[in-house]
Amino acid sequence: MPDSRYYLTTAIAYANSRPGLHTLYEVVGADAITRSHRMRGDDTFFLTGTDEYSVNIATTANRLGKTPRAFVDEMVELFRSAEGALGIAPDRFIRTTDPDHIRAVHEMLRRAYANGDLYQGTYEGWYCPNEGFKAPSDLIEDAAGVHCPNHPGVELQWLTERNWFFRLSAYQERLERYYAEHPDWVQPEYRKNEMLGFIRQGLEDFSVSREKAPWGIPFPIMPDGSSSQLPDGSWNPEAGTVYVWFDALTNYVTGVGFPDDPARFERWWPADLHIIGKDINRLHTIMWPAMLMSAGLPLPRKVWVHGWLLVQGERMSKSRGNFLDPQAVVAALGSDGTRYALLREVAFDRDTDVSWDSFVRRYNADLANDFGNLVNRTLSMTARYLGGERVPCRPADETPLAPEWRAARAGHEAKLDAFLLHDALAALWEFVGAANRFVDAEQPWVLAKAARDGDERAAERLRGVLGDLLEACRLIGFAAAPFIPNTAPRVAAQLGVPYPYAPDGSVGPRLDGLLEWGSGPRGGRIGTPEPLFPRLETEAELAQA
RNA sequence: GGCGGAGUAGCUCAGUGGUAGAGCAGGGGACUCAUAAGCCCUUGGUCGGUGGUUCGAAUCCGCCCUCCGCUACCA
Repeated sequence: MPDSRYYLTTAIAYANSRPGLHTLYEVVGADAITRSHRMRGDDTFFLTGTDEYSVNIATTANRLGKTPRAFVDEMVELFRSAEGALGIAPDRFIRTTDPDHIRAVHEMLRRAYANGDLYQGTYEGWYCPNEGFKAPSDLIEDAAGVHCPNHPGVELQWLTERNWFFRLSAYQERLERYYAEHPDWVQPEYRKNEMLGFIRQGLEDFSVSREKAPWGIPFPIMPDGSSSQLPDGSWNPEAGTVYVWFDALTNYVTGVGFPDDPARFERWWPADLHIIGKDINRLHTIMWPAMLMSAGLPLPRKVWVHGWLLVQGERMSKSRGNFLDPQAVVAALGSDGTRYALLREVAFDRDTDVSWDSFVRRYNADLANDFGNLVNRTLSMTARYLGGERVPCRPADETPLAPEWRAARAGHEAKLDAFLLHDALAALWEFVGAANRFVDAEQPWVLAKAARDGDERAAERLRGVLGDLLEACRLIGFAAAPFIPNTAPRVAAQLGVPYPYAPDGSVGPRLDGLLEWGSGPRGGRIGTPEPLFPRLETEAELAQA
C-alpha cells in the first residue's frame, strides 16, 4: 500500500479553438511528473481539463451557428484526442461545465460570502456588444477612438454593471506572511519575486460576477444575500453569472471531491503541485490563495511556473497563428518522440525558442542515434555473438558502467525533484553517452573474434561487456519511462525482461528497486531487436535527395 | 517610470577571482556491433562597451548600450 499521495494539476485549457502544441506542453510535463510519482509508488492523482465558459466562446459558437455547449463539446474532443495521441493519462479530465464543478463553485462563493469577503459594487469599462467587457490592454486606440481588435467596426460602449466583488485587499498581509513562511511555494524563484513585488504594490478587489454573460455558471447569491435558486431548482438569471476567477480556479478542488465527497477531498487536498504558465501566475499565487483562505481551505504546497514556447522570439499562440499542430508533430516524431523532444528541448523554467527543425534534430541526436542505436547495437551483438542469451551484468564493483550509472541516476533524480525536466533528461542521457563510449572502448567484435579463435578470457569478457550493456539499456529504459511511456515496454520486451507497470505507470513495484545496478532478472533470452526510434530525414537531407 | 533578470563559440546555454567550457551544427580520422548511427580528434569566442578594485576579473564595483520579465479583471 503506498504510504504517500501526490496530487498535481495543470491549468485548464481555454476551449475556444483546437489545441496547439504549446498548450499541451504543460500537460506533457505534468504527465511525466505524474508517471514518475506513480512509478515511485506514490498514490497519485493527476487532474487536467478545459475551461469552457466565457463570452468569447458563446460568441464563437454563435457565429458558427452552434450552441455553446455543442461547440465546447467538439473542442473538448479535440483536446482529449490530442492528449491521447501524446500518451497523457489524467486521473480525471475536468470540464468547467461538469455538474459537480458548479456545486463546487457555488460552495466557494457561499463560503467567501459567509466570511464577509463578497460585496456588491459597480464594475465599469469598455464593453464590446459582441464580446462583453474588454480590458484596456485588449483594445486598440487610434485617431478614430477606442475599439475592439476583433470587431473594429463595432462601436464600444462604456458600461457600468452592478457586480459582486471579492475583497482581495483584505488578504495582502496574510499573503505576504504566507510567502515569508513558505519561501519556495512559488517557483522558479524569480517568478515568486515578481508576485511578491505585485503584492507589495497593494491589492485591489476584483469582480467575480457578470450581469450580461449568460454562458456561465449561475451566480448563487441574490443581492440581499439569499439563494438565487428558484423553487423549480433553476437559478434566477437576475443574479447573473460567475466571472472567470471563481469559475476556473475552483476546478482544482472540484477535481478531488469538493464539496460532494469530504473524505476524498480530505485525502487529496491540498494539491502538491499546480503547474501553470507564466501568464496566469498572478491568478494562481495571489487570487487563488486568497480565495482558499476565505473558504477556510489549505493552500497548495507548490506552484511551478513554466515559460512559453517561442517561435523566432515570439510567443507560440493560437492568435498569432504560429503554433504547431500536436497531431502533426506526433505523426512525424511519434508520441514518445514528441514528448521527449518537447521536454528535453524546452526548458521547464523559462521560455525557449523551438522549431520543427530543433525537434527533429533533438529526436535524431538523442533518440535515434544515441539511445535507440545503443539498444539496437547491444541487442544485435548479443544475438550475433551469444546466440541471444541474456547474459547477466557484472557486479557493480567490476564494471566502469556501474559508477557512471550511479552518478547519472543521482543527477537525473535531483533535477526531476527540482522540476527541471530538461536537465533531468540531459543527466540521464549522460549515461547513454557513457554506454556508447563503453562499447567502443571494449570493442565486443574484437572480443568475439578472439573468442571464436578459442580465447577463453576474451569469451568471458565478451559476456561481461554485453551483460553490462543489456543492463545499461534496461536501466535507461525504466528511468526514462515517465517521459517515453510507450517505448519503455518495448525496450523491456526487446531486452527480454518483464515490464511490470500498467499503461499509466501505476501498479508495478517501486521504480527505485528496478533502478539498482544488477537488479534485472537473470537468465532468459533477448527479444527481437528492431529500431525504437527510426531516424528522421532532416529537411536539408530531403532537399538533397 | 518603478522593481527584477540577461548579454560567453554559428545555435542553445553552463561557468561568481587564478591560464575560456558543454551539447548541437561544421571539418578531419580510425573502426565496423548498429538506425551511413557510435567513437576519437578538431575549426571557432578581444566572455555587450567602458572605467575601476586586485598580483590576477567572464566572475567584484561604477557608468553606458541592448534585450527580456513583472507592473490586475484575457481564458
